[in-house]
Amino acid sequence: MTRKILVTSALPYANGAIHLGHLVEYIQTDIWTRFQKMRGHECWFVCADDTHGTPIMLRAEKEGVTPEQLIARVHAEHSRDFAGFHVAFDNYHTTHSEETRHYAEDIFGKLKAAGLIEVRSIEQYYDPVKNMFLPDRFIKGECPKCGTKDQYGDACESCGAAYAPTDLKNPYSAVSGAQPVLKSSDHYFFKLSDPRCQEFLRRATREVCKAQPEAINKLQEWLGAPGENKLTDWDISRDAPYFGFEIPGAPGKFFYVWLDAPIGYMGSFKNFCAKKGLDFDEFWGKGSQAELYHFIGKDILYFHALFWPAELEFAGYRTPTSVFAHGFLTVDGAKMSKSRGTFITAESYLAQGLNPEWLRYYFAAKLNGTMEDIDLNLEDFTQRVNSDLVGKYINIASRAAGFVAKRFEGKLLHSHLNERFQAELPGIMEAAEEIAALYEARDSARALRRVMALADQINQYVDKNQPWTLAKQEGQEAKLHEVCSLLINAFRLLTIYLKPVLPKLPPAHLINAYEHLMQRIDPKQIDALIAANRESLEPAVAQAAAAAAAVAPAPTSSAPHSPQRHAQHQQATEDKTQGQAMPAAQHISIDDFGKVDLRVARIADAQHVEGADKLIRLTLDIGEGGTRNVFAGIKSAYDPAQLVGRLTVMVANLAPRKMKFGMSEGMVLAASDADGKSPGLFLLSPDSGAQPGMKVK
RNA sequence: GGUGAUGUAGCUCAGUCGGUUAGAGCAUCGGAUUCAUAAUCCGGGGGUCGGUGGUUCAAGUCCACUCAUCACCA
Repeated sequence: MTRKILVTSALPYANGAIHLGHLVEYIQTDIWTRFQKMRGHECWFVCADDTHGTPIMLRAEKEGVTPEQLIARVHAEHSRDFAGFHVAFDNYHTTHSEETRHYAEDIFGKLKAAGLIEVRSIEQYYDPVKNMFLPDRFIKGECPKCGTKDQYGDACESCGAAYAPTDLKNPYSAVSGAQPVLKSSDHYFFKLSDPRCQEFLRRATREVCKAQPEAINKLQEWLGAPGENKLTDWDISRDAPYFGFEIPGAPGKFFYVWLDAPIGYMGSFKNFCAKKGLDFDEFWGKGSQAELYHFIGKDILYFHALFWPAELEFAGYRTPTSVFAHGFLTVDGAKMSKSRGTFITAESYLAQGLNPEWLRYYFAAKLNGTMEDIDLNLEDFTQRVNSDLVGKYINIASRAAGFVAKRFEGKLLHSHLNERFQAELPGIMEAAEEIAALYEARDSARALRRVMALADQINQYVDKNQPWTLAKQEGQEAKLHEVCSLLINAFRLLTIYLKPVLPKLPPAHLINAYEHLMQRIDPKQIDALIAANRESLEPAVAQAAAAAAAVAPAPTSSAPHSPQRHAQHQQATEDKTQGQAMPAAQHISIDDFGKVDLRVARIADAQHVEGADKLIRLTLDIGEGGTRNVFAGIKSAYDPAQLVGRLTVMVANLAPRKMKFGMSEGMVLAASDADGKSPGLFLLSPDSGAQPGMKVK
């Protein structure tokens, strides 16, 4: 029977890069959906960027771009990273879409009609300088318990105490540094405390998490014993300024990002239905016969097993068939760390030339369908991939292909192949259903152990039959041909079994012109990867110094993050003490310098800027990089007319900045006396012969 | 602080209903082999199952306490 299955991964938040921690989930989901598709089921895998909320708004502001520009850029980066790891979404959309808006309004309206929405006035910290209400993580101050300074508004990192932002001593806004004031405002609440919700969730969560008893335990804790009313109402609105969807009929009130994030699953699928001509209601309508699965991290179980099913139920939609939660990723047994270089981005992994299928295999070999954390042990990663994939699996093809090509014109024996296969290599075909059942149960670890046991069996068969000996004996051609043909066939079967995990490893042209199907991992590549991701201490020092010099205690490099980051999952640990340990450091590493993309630029045009005292608008030509619009503060020293045509040097990868007069897309380099004692401003020029677009290093 | 998980060989992990001498892969050591990317095959060594106490004829497994690590606390 063909099943109809809709699968989602959690939506990554659009203010950061995809890292290896994220990839655990997307790879796990991708393996599962590829498996379902191989089984012939109608299975769709959709996802989207989670684009709303205060962090996105502030990040965009900091970069001098609009939130729309920021999320468009991140969408492209995320899509690139997922494609790089062969994560094959059927649709990758965005929550900032008309589809998501539609369902957010629709669900809100239906919940309201059901009497499950309530307006209540609450008091919250407000930043009088920025004119905005502050999320807990944007309020800092001294821990009320232990007095540690610069702690966030929800918990103390030093003593672990949890508290309300109003408990902080000497609170200040992490956005402006101003002292926040208490201000009241109307908020919309989803009444989870309503007896209908309580009753429904008591039944539904059990069902939704049936695959994971440990998740049911966790939810039980939140639900409390029957009769015990532990669920409280959920605040689903935020005040302007906020990047998100304005609530219909409530000017200045926006849907909280966590309301529209899961609705983004529907939005993405709706968008996909339009492209594919599928019937949305067949998957989301009440009484739908399709299966609906959400793969998530264990940190967001609360939202997916409580809020989300309740929203769907009382808005008249179907509820998820199941939610599958996974654990976190550690690297070498510890939380990912920027200073240790183990906060590894997807982009950097690929940039080092590491094969994405290595990581897919390793993660798959660890994932067993539970909520346990999984560890990426880099030494184990290297050994395991080299041993399992190259030494055992690929080696089978490598051992047989040469004989087939040299002795049998690349042709396999066909007569009685299946019978002989069953007799000589029993159990390999029969393992298919067992392996399928393990994939189905998301226990890819066990599935791969099973496959590798088959690979061992096949290698034993090679040693027993010694094709290299047969090749030297006269009259043994037929036997040699059979052995090699069986081996190639066995390899073909293993390849099918591994296909969900290794989708890009085709044994094409295998026999005639055997080429290595996969390279081994060179430990040097791993070292390079760590080096590339290690955040050197010096920039942190520089930033700390800059922060200290600033009048307001401005937020430093450790940008505050949303407490309800959607699928943001793990944070890296940052060894804050290290920055202080080397206060005198003045050097940067070559890698840091490499981050600056300096290019030779030809000044194609230069114009006075109306109303600006210091600025000249430059149009810079950087060859294949196109042209850039840059505002340069050099009016005091240069006349626009004399600039046109000359070459200079620009920073080509500086984040674009929105200025009063327009967007500035970089900066030109000019020398001046830092103290301003000696006058003059001197634009840099390359020696003659340099061409626009050349890299400066 | 409360709650849920995890802790088994040097590393990564299995271990089902409590039941023979606790297993696998990698690493390591010895041997074989040379078709294959030093890859494969055979064999060996290596464990107080985090700790303490208890239940039981029998505990890695059940119970209590405890230590460590991770997560969540809307």
